[in-house]
Amino acid sequence: MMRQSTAPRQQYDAAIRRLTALAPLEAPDISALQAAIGQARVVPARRELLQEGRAIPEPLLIVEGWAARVRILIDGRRQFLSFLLPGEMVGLCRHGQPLAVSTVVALTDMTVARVPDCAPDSALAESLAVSIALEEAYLLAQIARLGRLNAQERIGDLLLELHERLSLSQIATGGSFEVPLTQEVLADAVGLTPVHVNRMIQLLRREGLLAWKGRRVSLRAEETLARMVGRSPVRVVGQTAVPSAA
Amino acid sequence: MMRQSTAPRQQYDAAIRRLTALAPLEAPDISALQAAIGQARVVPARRELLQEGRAIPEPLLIVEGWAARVRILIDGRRQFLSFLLPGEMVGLCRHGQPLAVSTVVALTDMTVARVPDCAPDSALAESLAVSIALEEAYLLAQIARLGRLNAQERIGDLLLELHERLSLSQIATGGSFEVPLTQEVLADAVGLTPVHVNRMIQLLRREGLLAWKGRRVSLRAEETLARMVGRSPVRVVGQTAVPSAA
DNA sequence: CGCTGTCTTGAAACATCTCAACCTAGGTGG
DNA sequence: CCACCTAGGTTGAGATGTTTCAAGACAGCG
Repeated sequence: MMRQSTAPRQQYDAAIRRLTALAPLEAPDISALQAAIGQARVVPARRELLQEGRAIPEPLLIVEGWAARVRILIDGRRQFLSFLLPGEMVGLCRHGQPLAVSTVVALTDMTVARVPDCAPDSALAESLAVSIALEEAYLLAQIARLGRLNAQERIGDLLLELHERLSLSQIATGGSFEVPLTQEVLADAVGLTPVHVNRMIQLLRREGLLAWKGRRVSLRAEETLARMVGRSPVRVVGQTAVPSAA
Repeated sequence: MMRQSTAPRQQYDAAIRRLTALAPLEAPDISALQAAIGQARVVPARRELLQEGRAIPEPLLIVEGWAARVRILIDGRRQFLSFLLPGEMVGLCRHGQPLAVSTVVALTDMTVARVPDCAPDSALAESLAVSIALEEAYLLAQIARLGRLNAQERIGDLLLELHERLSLSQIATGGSFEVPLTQEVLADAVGLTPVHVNRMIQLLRREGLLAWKGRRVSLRAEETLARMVGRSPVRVVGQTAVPSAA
């Protein structure tokens, strides 16, 4: 519970780094963000931030930790629709009386802040709009992944995407990053069985494409892996959204 | 080619009926829409309306015909990400210099109109916002479908969704509607093989849940089918978006 | 130390794919 | 008007990928 509040200040900047990467923010926007983040609150793992079909209380900015959009079928089958990472938004929506179209659950302990109000044509507004566009792009990628990739490709492709997204906030550097995912959660994200996910990860390991120890994932031969699953980076604006770091 | 221009005027109203169902439009909005529709242009089947990674020229309203968002993998595998039906929008996006995140291709000959400009708090703006929210909901439904439903369920669920969406514009009535889909296209939408789609459709037929002759689909025992695939209607605003018709 | 959750392994069952052939209806050109 | 041609639908048999179930190993934590 208290863990978050003792985290180094530096870590709280991931969200700002991401939003600045999406549209170059100026001082006023940044201080508004910092103010909002200063009042961030903690959400424990497994807590639901939004419930499908219920009203959306207020849009949130993820400062730290992971969440996921999830759908549970009546017979208990579970599908994670998307992951939500630091610097990304929960429940941004712009029509009146909005209902959540999916439940959102915290995968880890999280820190979340209110999204500050901003003028319609500010850089922050642009950044949020790009963020929304990216979110849609990630949903489309998830559809193609589930529809047309085989088990190994799905896992490789998802890990590449997570790396790309974490690179935006510079949480991931040089092909290595922390994922708070059990193989069971991963299975429910890529539409497979935990057992089969396990076997495919081992296969990727044996092929030297992946190291996964504890929560740390390292992508070896990122290029090879990307070519193997036929993946190209997600873009929604003129320049590539991913900084050329690494 | 000329077919569209000789279609009964009535048919052109489907788009307006849908938008009115999403938010009650007043006279000025409706006449703006009618003006835009009056200047609609025809797009032949197979033509691309948007290309992934290229700039979005202008948002379009589908007046008649079907389109689909599609992604093609380097090795030729194809995945339809979503279908776009009359009354729905193509390329609505609100950040500067937007790039299309997916290619959009006409599945049939189509009629498309410009989306009229509207005041930020007009009923039309609200209707468009709800339409965007619905589009997201449909993407999420597609993810759950591909990730956690088996072949038969995927097909049943998709047909139920199409029926629900076509009901919004009152194109579908009483469980029966026209789909301009070959089994091959359907296969690429539900992530299966055409051969397997064929077998599953026959299975649904034998079970008395479905009649499919030519382009006309009739859902029998809609309730049973919905229960079988564990489906509930998509909602993004306070009331159910689907008129209680039939 | 003994839980408990997570990862790992094996063997058999099952769902879906592949390939190849055939059928049918509609449209076109001779 | 027929003969062909094509796109789409249908069928069968075997191969493959993924799931299921059940059991064991491992690690972190109270």
